Amino acid sequence: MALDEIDKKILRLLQQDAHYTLKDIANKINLSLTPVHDRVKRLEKDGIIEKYVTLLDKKKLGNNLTVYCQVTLTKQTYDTSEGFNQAILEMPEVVECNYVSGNFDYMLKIIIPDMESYHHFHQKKLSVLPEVSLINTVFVISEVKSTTVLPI
Amino acid sequence: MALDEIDKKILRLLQQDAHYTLKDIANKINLSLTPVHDRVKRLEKDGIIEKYVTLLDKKKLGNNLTVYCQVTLTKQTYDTSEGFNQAILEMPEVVECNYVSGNFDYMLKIIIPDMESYHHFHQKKLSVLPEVSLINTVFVISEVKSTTVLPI
DNA sequence: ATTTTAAACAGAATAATTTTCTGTAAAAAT
DNA sequence: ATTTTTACAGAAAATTATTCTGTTTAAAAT
Repeated sequence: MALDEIDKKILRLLQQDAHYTLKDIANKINLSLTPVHDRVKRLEKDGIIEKYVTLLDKKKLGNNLTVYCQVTLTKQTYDTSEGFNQAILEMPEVVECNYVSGNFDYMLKIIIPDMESYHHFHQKKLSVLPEVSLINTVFVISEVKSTTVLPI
Repeated sequence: MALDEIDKKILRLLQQDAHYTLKDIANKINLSLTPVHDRVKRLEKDGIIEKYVTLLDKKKLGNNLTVYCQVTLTKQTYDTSEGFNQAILEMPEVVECNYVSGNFDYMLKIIIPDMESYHHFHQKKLSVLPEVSLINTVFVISEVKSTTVLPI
């Protein structure tokens, strides 16, 4: 499962654009179609390549507000955590949720149309969870960087 | 640029899998190839569809540590902000950077191999920036959710 | 109200891409 | 030294994307 330099070149290209054709990639790295094809299939099978997705423009879809929620649970037990996790997985506006170290338990990232939507989310969906004790909101004023590209 | 229900169905599918073929999509929404093709092209042209990317398994690539950095700048001026932004854009381990409200100025998300790498990043790359005054690190203990899918 | 125009779609033809197949050369294993 | 495996090239086949032609529908224009 070790990656050689050719694998890395392929991954770097595919991270940028999932619609590069095998021919595109083959040309860029000076190989024929066969090895590129075989390597991509291997990378998919090994799970290095997780999936191919389409990224949409959140603002053009009307999602003009991004916020981080720092959530503290009522109890630090397994059941409480699990209950919270399951609830979060059902909420489409929560695009990231991580259990973290520090003064609070979870860091959430929320993408939502506007402040009114956030008010509703906060009051009617998040704070009402029995597992939630405290919510501290950090509002995103301006996005500097957001990438799915991992360094290879 | 208004999206009808068919556009939304197409976007929902493409968000999940950028490798769905036009035929796949056409079948799933009961249409012929032509309108699906035309609509996808329109959504690309209008920038609703931003790009197609490949998501890789960060752990299989050796990135076993995720952290949030809460950064405070030395001064809240435009030049300081711009200098910081430019520096961040050059750092591949920083996958998210947002200017935020609250007790600090920026929220960063860092993906990196291990604690030693983070130590190096913190001491030699981030804290040395002239714009940076304070860094508070929040370590991710466990990832609950991470998606590129926006609610439509 | 009737014609015109434009928009949305179906189906077929063409072009491009992916996938499979065949074969070769070099490296690794026995 | 022989066999096996791995990595690759090139060609053929299958699938997919793209283009073209034509129909229907609804809106727009006259």
